[in-house]
Amino acid sequence: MNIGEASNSSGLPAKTIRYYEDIGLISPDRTSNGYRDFSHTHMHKLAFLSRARGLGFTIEDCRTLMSLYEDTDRASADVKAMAREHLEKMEDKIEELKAMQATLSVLVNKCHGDNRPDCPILQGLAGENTEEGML
Amino acid sequence: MNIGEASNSSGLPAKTIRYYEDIGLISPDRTSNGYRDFSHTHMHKLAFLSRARGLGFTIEDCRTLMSLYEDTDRASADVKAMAREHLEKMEDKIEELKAMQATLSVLVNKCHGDNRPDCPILQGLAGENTEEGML
DNA sequence: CTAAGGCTTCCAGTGACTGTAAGGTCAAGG
DNA sequence: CCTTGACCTTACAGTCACTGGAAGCCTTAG
Repeated sequence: MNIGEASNSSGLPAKTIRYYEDIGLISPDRTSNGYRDFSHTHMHKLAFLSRARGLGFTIEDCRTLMSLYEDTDRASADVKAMAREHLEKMEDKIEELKAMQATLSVLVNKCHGDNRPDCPILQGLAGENTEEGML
Repeated sequence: MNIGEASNSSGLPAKTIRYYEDIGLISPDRTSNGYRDFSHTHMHKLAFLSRARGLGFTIEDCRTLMSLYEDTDRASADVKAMAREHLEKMEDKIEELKAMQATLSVLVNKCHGDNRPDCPILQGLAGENTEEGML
């Protein structure tokens, strides 16, 4: 299977697959003409990577997860700990985004949004109207 | 006011302030010894940038927002449109994170997390147990 | 034989900083 | 006057995870 097919069936761009090879996440074989040759096992790894990245794990997390996957003696506790840590980070990020959203929403709702130059959003960013300590 | 004081009072790292100068967001004066010298106006701009970045606007958004702030003829509708677009992006990001979180939570809850190698999280990443089309 | 499309490598760019090195400046203490 | 330490300066490299582009080889269809 060459890189185009591997890309199609994994959903990962060919560029990304080459990058994963560069950083040592996968090591496809090569055919006599120098083209990459992806076996079933390689495709399985690509699918694994695609899913793990899709869940927001970092590349280094993926590296660890793959090695845990290939280590039949691993303890599931290790994996669970990683996953939980990642869930926490996502939760933190969500809370951060929600807080930004809330603050900006207040400003947006105050803004009439017409052709006049008066703009509570800019005033808020400039530090005016911060009596509520919102920024 | 030198960069250390500017950093303390704006909450932005000195490195970041220098970077903002590099990319043309601020242009502090210089004293005879070559040190940056931040006036009250510069401090106001730094505070503006700090708030806008804190709300998740990109650097380019900040550039636009600052020029709108300084343009007393701007239409508040322009600012409101930018802010709304940004709110939408944040909402999309939140939804994306929530979806990842939900999927990973299911896997984490299935995992007993002990010393045994059996691990539903890794199995999920590997594409097993995807009967519910969850990944 | 040629043209299109896929493959290869390598290098540079993204965003928004952050780290580090090498060196100039300043104020206080001895 | 000298030193020490805390500032400040610049310039360059590194981060993360790709992504774009150029230059050139390989394969397949017509």
